[in-house]
Amino acid sequence: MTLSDDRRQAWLDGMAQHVLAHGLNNASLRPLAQAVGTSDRMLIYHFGSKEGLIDALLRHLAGGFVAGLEAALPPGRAASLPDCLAEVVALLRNPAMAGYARVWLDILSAAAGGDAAHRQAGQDIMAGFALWLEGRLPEGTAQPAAVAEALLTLLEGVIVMDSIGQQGMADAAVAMMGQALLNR
Amino acid sequence: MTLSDDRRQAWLDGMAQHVLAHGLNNASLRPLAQAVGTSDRMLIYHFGSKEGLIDALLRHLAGGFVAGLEAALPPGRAASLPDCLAEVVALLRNPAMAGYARVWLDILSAAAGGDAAHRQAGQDIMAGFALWLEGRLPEGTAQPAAVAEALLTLLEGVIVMDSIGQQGMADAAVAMMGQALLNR
DNA sequence: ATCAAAATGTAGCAGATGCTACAGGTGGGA
DNA sequence: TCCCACCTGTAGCATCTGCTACATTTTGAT
Repeated sequence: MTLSDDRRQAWLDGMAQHVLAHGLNNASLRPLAQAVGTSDRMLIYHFGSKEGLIDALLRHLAGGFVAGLEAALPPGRAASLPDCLAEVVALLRNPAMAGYARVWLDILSAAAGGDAAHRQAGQDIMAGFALWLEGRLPEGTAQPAAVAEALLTLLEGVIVMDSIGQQGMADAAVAMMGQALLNR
Repeated sequence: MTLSDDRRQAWLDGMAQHVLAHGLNNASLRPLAQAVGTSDRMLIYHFGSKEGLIDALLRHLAGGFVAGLEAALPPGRAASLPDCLAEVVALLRNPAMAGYARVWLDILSAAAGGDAAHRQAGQDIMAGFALWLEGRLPEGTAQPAAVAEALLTLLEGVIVMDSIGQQGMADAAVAMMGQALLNR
């Protein structure tokens, strides 16, 4: 428990990398430990239990996700709502974000199964995403928070469509909805 | 392999029930077998392997999902696009559909992880959903297929939001998007 | 230097997992 | 009646799971 902060951070970074590459739901202690050069024994010792480990990892991922968004697409206003949508969709489809999409769906799956920690992490990630998106809306957008939430919901649909290889449906939806929102 | 068709169907029905109640990703042979009154030994014998079992079960679920939609909300045209959206959202939130939402996210999670069978099942379910939704659009809707795909993408976002307890965001998005589509 | 607390390695436990070897039924065609 | 293909129960095996007992090293305050 008294694990020094930087080493704890390094472990979480390493485990996050492993989880982004291999999935979250089926992650088990030994591979996670190997990914950061320690043993399952140590993970349990310092995090108390696997549940504690996952809790910490989820928090880490939530923070990392939003930070990753900001790093990938520096803050700035889009020219129009359709532009804003297109930019974010392109960002979500960036190969660098592929791992996040997978982990994101793992989190949703566990949350839908009733896991409170995953649900909380999902809410945190979503809140950060909403805030970030609101800051990218075109200057002067009316009801920015509500618009961000609406776009966000649509974007979640895009992630779902992409996950089963239906990017075409997602593209059509983004095009139509973006246009419709213009004439709101 | 020569399992009689009705018994195979009964097994798949029973396993689907079990999966809707307990999740798909963590389902293992012994509980599945117990749910239909047989043994893991028999499941492997008749389906070849767990992979074969899951394949068959996914196909069964895909069919059952669309059939369930049609049974729950008999075919008919909605009065307007917002009405259509509201009806379907209410249907998706019906407690009877809760199990499907969970299994659906399990499927998406596995599909995002690269599992071909789950991806295929996801596409099948989505295609059936799209067709069913198209048949519920208001009479005279222009570009019905494209509109159905757009609504579908938004609805997937609603499922995601609901899964982490953010029904409010989903409601706001549905309201705004429904209104926007009216002025398309 | 001392000594208690913290940290780590080794080995293993108990349960679950997918799957299999073996031994038997069971039933219908010859 | 015999036989053979199909079906099923019993009992495991090998592996993986989270976690722990035990022994040892390392660390930091005194």
